[in-house]
Amino acid sequence: MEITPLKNYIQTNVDFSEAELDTFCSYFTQKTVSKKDFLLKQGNICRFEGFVIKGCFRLFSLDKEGRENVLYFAIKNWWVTDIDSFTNQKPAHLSIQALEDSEILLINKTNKDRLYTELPKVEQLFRIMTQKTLVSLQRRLIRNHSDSAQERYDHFVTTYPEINQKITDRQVAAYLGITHEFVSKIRNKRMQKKIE
Amino acid sequence: MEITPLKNYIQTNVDFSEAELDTFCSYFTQKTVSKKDFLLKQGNICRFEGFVIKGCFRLFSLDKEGRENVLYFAIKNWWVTDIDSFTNQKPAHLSIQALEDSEILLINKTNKDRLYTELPKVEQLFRIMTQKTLVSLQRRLIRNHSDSAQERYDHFVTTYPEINQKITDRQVAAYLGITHEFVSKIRNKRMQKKIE
DNA sequence: TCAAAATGTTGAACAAGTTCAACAAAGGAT
DNA sequence: ATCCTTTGTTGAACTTGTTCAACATTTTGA
Repeated sequence: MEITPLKNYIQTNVDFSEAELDTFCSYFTQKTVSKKDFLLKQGNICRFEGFVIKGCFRLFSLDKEGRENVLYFAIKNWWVTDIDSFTNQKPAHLSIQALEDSEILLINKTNKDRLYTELPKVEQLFRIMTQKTLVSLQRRLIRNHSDSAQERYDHFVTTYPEINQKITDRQVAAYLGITHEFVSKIRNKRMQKKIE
Repeated sequence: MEITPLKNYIQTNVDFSEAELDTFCSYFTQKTVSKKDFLLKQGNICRFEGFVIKGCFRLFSLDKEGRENVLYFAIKNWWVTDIDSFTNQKPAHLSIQALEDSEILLINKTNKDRLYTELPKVEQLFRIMTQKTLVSLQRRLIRNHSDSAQERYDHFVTTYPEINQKITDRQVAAYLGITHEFVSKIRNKRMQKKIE
């Protein structure tokens, strides 16, 4: 099992001893997920929290018109779960699908609860992680209001070049909340050339 | 000092003894904030985390065109802070302003750090709080992509009637990411009548 | 390897929401 | 009470992004 990336990730957030790191990692199991396979489908209960080792996932939800809205993409060193579904063991709003052949470390609810009681510092780790995620989501929400589609596309591409290179324009569009046709028009800056 | 609302709030989230509740609350101080006064201005360092007792605040940021984007409104039982600025003691992205004469309980960084070490359960409390906030923000982001301005307005008004009644249409517009003129047109459903 | 499916491109017509301006109404401060 | 500022309303012209359709290109699966 590839635990090194997980250990490295934890160390960037909290101060764990080598023994604590081992305890932490011992509760995870590695899983291989093929391209297009689902880790979770909207409506099912999310039984895991996952740390991506390799590959790429998308977390999305279907709206009433049947359109897929992407919450985020996860490559190596990102976490994936439907927090609400996982912590309260109720039906998920989100679906999680592999966009490439991927490797992921998973922990189930029982083991995560054990971790919280056995290793109190784990509370701190997940509090800090969740805070960071919240801050970036707050900024993304505000950017969605203040920036044009063009600006949001440019921001995505420059902020996440590694992700951009793994996914299709249709997926970027579903993340930005615009149509894939418009992404195409943004990319080939024909619209700007017309103005010139 | 009015600590009852804070105690009640904590009990809905974690299992604290009466003694723990008292310890927790002892680190807070009450402050009266007049309408239009700022608790925090963008660029300054956020020195507090606050629990609203009475009144109403808005948390917003100015974009490059000078427009105010509202992240959220906070009435009684809501928390207000710029998390990133508070936890890392760096300049804030957000401004926090009272929209009414308000009462708020504040805790500073030193005391919050003391709380984390003296009362380990506080880690759990804030992890759970942050998780809940994250889940609702994730859903709001997706709604912003899938719903029309009309639908988002209706959702806001029915979800937060108490807030809606305290604020102006201009503030709602800044929260929804649309112009106040368009909110006016949505409210007086003239646009729909034209279609009929 | 070949057919089928998914992806990307482009244009024209359209819809949703913005901008600007002008005015009415309501609230605050003195 | 009164002036001044803020808020809400409405219309017309405009901009941004959507929809639909047609086609080219790439990828995938058997």
